[in-house]
Amino acid sequence: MNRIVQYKEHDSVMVAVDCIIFGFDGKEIKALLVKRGFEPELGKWSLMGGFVNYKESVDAAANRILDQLTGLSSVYMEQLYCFGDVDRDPGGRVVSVAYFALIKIDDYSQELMKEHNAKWVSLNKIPVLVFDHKQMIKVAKSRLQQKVSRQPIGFALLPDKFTLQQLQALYEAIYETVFDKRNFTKKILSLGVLEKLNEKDKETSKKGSYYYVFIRERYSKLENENFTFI
Amino acid sequence: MNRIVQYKEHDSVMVAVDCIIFGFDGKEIKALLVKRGFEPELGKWSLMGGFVNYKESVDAAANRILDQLTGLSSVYMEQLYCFGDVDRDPGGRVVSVAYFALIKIDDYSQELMKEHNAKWVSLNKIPVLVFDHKQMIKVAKSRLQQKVSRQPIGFALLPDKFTLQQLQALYEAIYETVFDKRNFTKKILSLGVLEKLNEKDKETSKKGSYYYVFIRERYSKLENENFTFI
DNA sequence: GCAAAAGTGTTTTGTCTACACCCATGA
DNA sequence: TCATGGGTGTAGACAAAACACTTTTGC
Repeated sequence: MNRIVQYKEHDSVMVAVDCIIFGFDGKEIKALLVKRGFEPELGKWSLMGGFVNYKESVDAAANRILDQLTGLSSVYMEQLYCFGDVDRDPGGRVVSVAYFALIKIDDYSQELMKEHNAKWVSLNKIPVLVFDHKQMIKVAKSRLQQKVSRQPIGFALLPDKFTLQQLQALYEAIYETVFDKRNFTKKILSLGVLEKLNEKDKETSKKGSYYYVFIRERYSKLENENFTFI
Repeated sequence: MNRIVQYKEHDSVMVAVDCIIFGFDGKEIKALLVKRGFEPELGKWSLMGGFVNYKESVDAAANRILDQLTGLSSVYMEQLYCFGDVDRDPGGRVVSVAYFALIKIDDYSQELMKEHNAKWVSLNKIPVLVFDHKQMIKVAKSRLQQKVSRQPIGFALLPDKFTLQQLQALYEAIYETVFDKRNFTKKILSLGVLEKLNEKDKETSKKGSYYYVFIRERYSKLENENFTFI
């Protein structure tokens, strides 16, 4: 097979993709972990990952792997970092490109969860993971914190319609802090990217609280300005 | 050779490193380009790059390649992004991990420049480059803008001692804007990370302007606070 | 003595923070 | 009617932006 066209003399290595999949249960940010189904480290907890095929882009591999685990396509995902230490994987020389994805936790079916031996684990209770996967989660968490203040990606973790309380709880979980309710409301509404629905969530209170939706078109007007979500 | 220990069934690809090397000439941010010395695309302009060896981490490869071109070690460098399209390089399946580096433009010797057929090109005059290298520079520029506002990496582009005028010119070049001199001075000095030397640069004016130096230890105190350089 | 760049303060504006009470509802 | 969470405004502190004149010195 004549795969290597012109750079015959150079080494090649395996390239893997690992996905840090975040979800939000209303209180905590959680990462989706799977019990490894193959050697090495069979049976240990790890991120969902897989190898990049020769005729597949790294991005495509990441999407394929995310789809395998979650059955979801068109979720928010971005490349995080390339982990390239020589001995990071005892199974061989594997360079891993990590991606992080944000999904709505309820969209993830229980069946797939069982099928893959997966579980949601809150970020401060991550068990021992294989290889450098714990480091990947750490980097991903830090990236999430950075990103969520300048880009409207947090909404990917919430249902399409959400209350301001849910949104605030999300930001509080991400930053591990608490915000003043009035200031939070004021700031987020002042951006003008949310629309109040004429409908209330009565789950958590008798009075009920209004649902809002994120309007992407309104956001595009802001995009090139200097602002933060929080 | 039994390189692949356990993942025998998976494809492997070549992994390359490309370096976006930025310099500052007092007026403009420039990138260091080289005339490619090998096929494919021999003789075309490109970033400095090379392949990751089997027993070499990706970071180590980046440092090796930077050293090859510049003869400089201990310069600021960080991983930028992994470019993984299938057909990005017509020479074969090559995944490239791009790094960006900041060097003091005068540290780069003319001899090495000639030896590698290298030249400094200002960012808005980048010629046609091989593969996706132009895209890499675009991503690097954007990352530089983000980083320089929160981390003291801009100093890596200036001489050890510099005037406030030089520093302002640097930020203006990076952001392609102009700042008010008084506000800039006030802001940057208020951080308390610069020390005024008892020595003036008389190159650009009769009066002369004081040199300052960046004191890293003073910065470490700020590090975990919420602040910006500009 | 004059041209050229360096150095310096104040006012205004806007943004962020702190803080407490009434409202609507189901039980 | 009361317990629970939802919704709202204002004053003070702080940071950012706008803005112009004096100083130094080599020629």
